[in-house]
Order: sequence, then structure tokens, then C-alpha cells
Amino acid sequence: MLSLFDTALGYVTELEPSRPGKFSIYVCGPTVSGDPHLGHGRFTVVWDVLRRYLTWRGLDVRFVSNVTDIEDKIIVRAQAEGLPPEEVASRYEGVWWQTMSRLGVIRPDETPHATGWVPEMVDLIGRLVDSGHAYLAGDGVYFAAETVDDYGLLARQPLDTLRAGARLEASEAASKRSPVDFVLWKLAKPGEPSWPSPWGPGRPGWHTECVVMSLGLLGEDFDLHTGGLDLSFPHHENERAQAKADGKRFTRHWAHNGMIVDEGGEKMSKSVGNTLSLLDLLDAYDPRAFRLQVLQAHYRSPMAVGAGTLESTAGALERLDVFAREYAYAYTARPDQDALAKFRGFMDDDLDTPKAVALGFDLVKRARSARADEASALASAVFDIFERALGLVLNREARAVPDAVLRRAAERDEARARRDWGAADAIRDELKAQGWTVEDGPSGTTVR
RNA sequence: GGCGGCGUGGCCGAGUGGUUUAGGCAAGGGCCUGCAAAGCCCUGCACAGCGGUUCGAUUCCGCUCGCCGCCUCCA
Repeated sequence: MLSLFDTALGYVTELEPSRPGKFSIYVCGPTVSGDPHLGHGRFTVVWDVLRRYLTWRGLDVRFVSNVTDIEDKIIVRAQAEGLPPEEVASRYEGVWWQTMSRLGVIRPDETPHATGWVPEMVDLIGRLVDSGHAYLAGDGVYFAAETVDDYGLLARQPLDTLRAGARLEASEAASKRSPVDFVLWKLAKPGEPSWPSPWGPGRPGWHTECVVMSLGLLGEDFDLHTGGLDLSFPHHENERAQAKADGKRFTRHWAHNGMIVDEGGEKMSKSVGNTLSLLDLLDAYDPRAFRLQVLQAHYRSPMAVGAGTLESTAGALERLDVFAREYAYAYTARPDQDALAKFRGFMDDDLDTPKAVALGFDLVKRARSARADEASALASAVFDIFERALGLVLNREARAVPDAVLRRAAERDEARARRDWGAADAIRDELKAQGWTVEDGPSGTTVR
């Protein structure tokens, strides 16, 4: 079975599913208050790869990822644009799924929305208040972090040092009993969207939705909860605290992906304002190059993305595409089993996609110089690994070539038959200027 | 201040106590080609610095320097 670095444990551990043959994953999804940035692109691809790989390995995977469609940033944007918050949320959710589809990220089995689970959240908050884990203060209901004995587990810091380091928003300072406490229910100010609750109309705090939705859809003791590393604290810590205070067995394992950093090595974050739009990047490069780039870095490492790195990755992708076209016939052949076993070994060891990709390139090279039967087994393994397990779909078919171009190619063949190299080269230059790569093969001129 | 991570050849980016190399991109040489393209073969005395452990360290330990993350919204 697959091993992953478990953030709660601090080391790589084997993931034993709670139910044999099945695997349940909850991924913290986006707040739909703007266009997706590179960090969103990475986390979705990373966990999409995990999902695909586990499925490829024969597990029945249930994959849930939420959409936070009510949150302060959405309200701010809605007010700025003079629109209802739900309109802003639905607009950016549309952009989100469109982007995911360009990235080749499979849609989750379930995509719960925070606004669809408010009554359940109110119930949970009520139980936490009743049991003394939460309290009503001036502007909302707060969770008392001190009431959970191992609070700080995911932060990997004891509670008192978290308390010492905590900074407070001025508005919260008056309400919180302790700086580490966090809001469960925000009472609505005039003009803000709200839902009814025993404490007055308001909206849920961010940390509650994932508790209710993950347990509600996957049940207690689900297998894996993931997200970006920056969510481990406070978001996941706070989710865990609530579940624990509510007497629930929460996720069995936690895993987090590394951050995207800019060219200076600094994390892209909203407050710094150095996030890059994923949409711009996908417009400028083949979206598969981004996926390949994500695969070539280990999921827990910080990853730098820039024009230079994507240019280079696009070149590597081209190499794979050329191979895929030449060996398309092998797509349905029986894949080389040794290669797949090796692949499985890399992936099972903390999702080592960089090694898996290196193996893929190695198989390409080996297939090219192997005997025909071996070559198709190796090529088939390449397809199996990249396409079916890692979700990097190769272009097995050449792009459509217009008749006019084909005609010129035929004329070039005639010229070459006449050994009229001047004319042949002129045609090649002409087609090249139109963006075609001209190659001479056994069957004459080909263009791509 | 507390907790943690990283520093690899022109670039991106894996990995390991010692026989032979990650991989990709770029570069150089060769084969193939009418010339190319694609492909194949070959080429880079890389592991921040200083000590220590060891028969032997890039890999383990310590220190120094540098960079970064979390403790605050964030994927």
C-alpha cells in the first residue's frame, strides 16, 4: 500500500484504509472569490494524481473537495462590485471548474458547498457550546482552543508557544478569551448575508465547514485529509480540534503539499500579493506542461514556476508527444510488467512522482532501441504510467494538416525525387515559416 | 522570540554512506540525413563552508554562513 508523509505524525507512514479496497479523501478546496492562482493549480494536480494513482492501483476511491462559497473575501468583492455574494461566488466557481478541466483535473465525486451545510454547522457549534468547548462573545461564537488537550499537533508546536506567538486582529481582541481561540460563527453586520442561529443571524467561520462536510459525506474515520501546507495550521488544526471536541474520530491521516514560490524563492501568498494567475499561464503554455512540471517536483517541496522552467518543461513534453505519435500502435498492448512494478515502487514511497517521470523518460529511450515486441510493451507502459496513472495525456495523433500544406509537402517530395534540393528546401522553409515542422521519413515528407 | 525545512553540475530538479549513471531543458562532439528535423551514442572531475564520526561522506553528527516556511488571510 501507499505510504505518505503524515503531517500529524511527522514521518512517512503506510496508509491502511479503514475499509479494505476503498479509500476516502477529503481535499480542502478553494474559496471562490477570485481567479485561481498557481498554488491552486499545484494542489489540485497533486491530489488529482494521488486519486488517479490509487484508482489505477485498483482501489475504489471516494474523493471529496469542498467549495467555500461564503467568506469575508467574497463579501468584500460583492460589495465592491455591487452584486449579491452568491453571484460573485458562482462566477468564480465557474472559472474554477473551467480551469480544472484545462488542467486535466478530474472533478471530485462530491463538491460540497459551505452554504449547503449551514444547518449542520449550526448543530455542531451548538453542541460545542453546550459541552463548554465554545462560547458566545461580543461578535460571534468562539472555540476555546485550550479545551482540546493536544491542540498544536498539526502545528507541531505546544499550545503555549502558539499562544505567545499569536497576533490578534483588533476586532477580535475584545471577544477572544485567548489569542489562539478562533471564530465558529460570525454575527452578521447590517447588509451582510446571514443564516439563522440560536446566537443570532450570521455566517459560519471558515474552519467549521470542512469538519461537517467531510464527516457528513465520508463518515467518521475517513482515510485522508489533504490541502496546502499553509492550511495545516491554523485551518486543519482547528478542524481537528472541533471534531475532537465533538467526540468524533476524524481523518486517519493528514497530508500537505508544498507551496509555489516566486523566482526569489518567496511563497506566493495573497497578503504579499505575489500570486500569479493560473489562467494567464495556461493561456501562454500547454496546460500539460504545468502538470508535468508539478510531477517533476516532489509534492512536498517548494516549487518555483516561471517562464523559463515552463519553457523547458514544454520541450520535454514535446519529446513525449513525438514518441506517443510514433508508438501510438502500442497503446493497447500489454504493458511491460517490470516497468510498472518499478513505477509502483516509486509512487508507493511517498508519491515520488519525480522518480516516476524519470522512469517514464527512461522507458521512452529503451523502447526506441528495443526489439519490436519489447518496444510495444515498453511503450504501452509509458502510456499506462503517464496517461492512466499520472493523468498526463499525450498527443498520440498528429494535428490536422490542411490540404494546402499537404499539397506543398507532396510537391516537395517530387522535388526531392528530382534531387532538386533548392526547391525542396524552399518549400520546407516556407512551411516552417507557417509554423510546421517538416521531417523526411521513409514515407516521404511529413509535417507536424 | 518559538517551531521547522532547505542550500546539488549553465538552468529546473531527484537521490544515496563506498562498485555505473537520477531525469528533463540547454550546451559540445559523433552517427543518421542531399542538407535538415526527429532519434540514437558520447561528454559535464555537482553536491554552501568548516570541523567531527568512519577504512571511506554529497549522504550521519556539530558549528558557521545563506535562503525559506509556520506561529496572521492563504492551496
